[in-house]
Amino acid sequence: MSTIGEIASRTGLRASAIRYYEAQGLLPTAARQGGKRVYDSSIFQRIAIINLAKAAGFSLSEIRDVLTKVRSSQPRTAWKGFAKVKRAEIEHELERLSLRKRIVTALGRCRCASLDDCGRAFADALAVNSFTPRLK
Amino acid sequence: MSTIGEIASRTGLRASAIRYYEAQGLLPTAARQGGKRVYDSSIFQRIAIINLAKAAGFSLSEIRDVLTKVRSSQPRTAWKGFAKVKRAEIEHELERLSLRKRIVTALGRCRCASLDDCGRAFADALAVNSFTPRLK
DNA sequence: ATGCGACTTCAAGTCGGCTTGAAGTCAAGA
DNA sequence: TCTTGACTTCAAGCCGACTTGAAGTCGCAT
Repeated sequence: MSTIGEIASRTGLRASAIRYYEAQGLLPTAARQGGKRVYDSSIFQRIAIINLAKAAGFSLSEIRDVLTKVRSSQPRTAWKGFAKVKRAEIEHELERLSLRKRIVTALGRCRCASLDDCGRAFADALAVNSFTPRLK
Repeated sequence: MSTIGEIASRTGLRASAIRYYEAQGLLPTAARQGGKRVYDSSIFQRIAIINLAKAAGFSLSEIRDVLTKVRSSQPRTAWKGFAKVKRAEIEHELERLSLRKRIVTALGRCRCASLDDCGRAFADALAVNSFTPRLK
């Protein structure tokens, strides 16, 4: 049975973040002793899952959904579905990132004499290669 | 000489965005006629540059810096420096993204019977492979 | 009994890149 | 003349993931 401060220092999360996760429904409502949260060791697994999902790029609300579904069906089935969606998102981001890279490389090779020349040159580039202006 | 509305419809930017860019110092203070902004065609080059830099992943304040430096030194030199920094950032993001991908793939292969098992399994994974918990 | 440190709640602040809304101005057309 | 529509300014709102601050509570050691 440990306090929020101990959980914080052991997990690297800030106490405020732990409270926030609880408020968001990512962590179960903690038991209280004298008004203060007390935790048993199972909290570490729950936090580990959250950290892992965050590291995988899930938003907090997605993590809440994942947690709910993983509990109500078989973990393997639920994870599979979420992973598929996330993988697609990641592929998409990889494409955007490689576009960014190409543009940066092109800019690094700029030989324009003035900024306005750049504007003209890349106005054409944007039109021709359909460098989508709004990346997101 | 065109109004902000025309510039907006020709560039795809919203009028509010154009005003915002001006307020942020990305676009020069527009000339006024009867209190209203009027633009000549040079605005298109400037907007093209901004869109390009955005597509390259520069933030608005970075773009402001770029614009300043590109004007004060030779464009090629200035761009080169900024591009180098950005390329490094992109490489970094690519690494983070590929880490996310590996984690998602691992999650998709989860064979745990319960969520708590996942917690234990990945608590180990996090410790061993140093899947950095805070991705950013 | 009082001071301390760790906790509590709740509201508000942060960052970026805009958008939205309210209230007002301006020139042109019916 | 009066309305319309496009513009103006300024303040505030939005999203996500927290953090920060104020004010209060708890139990322990001095």
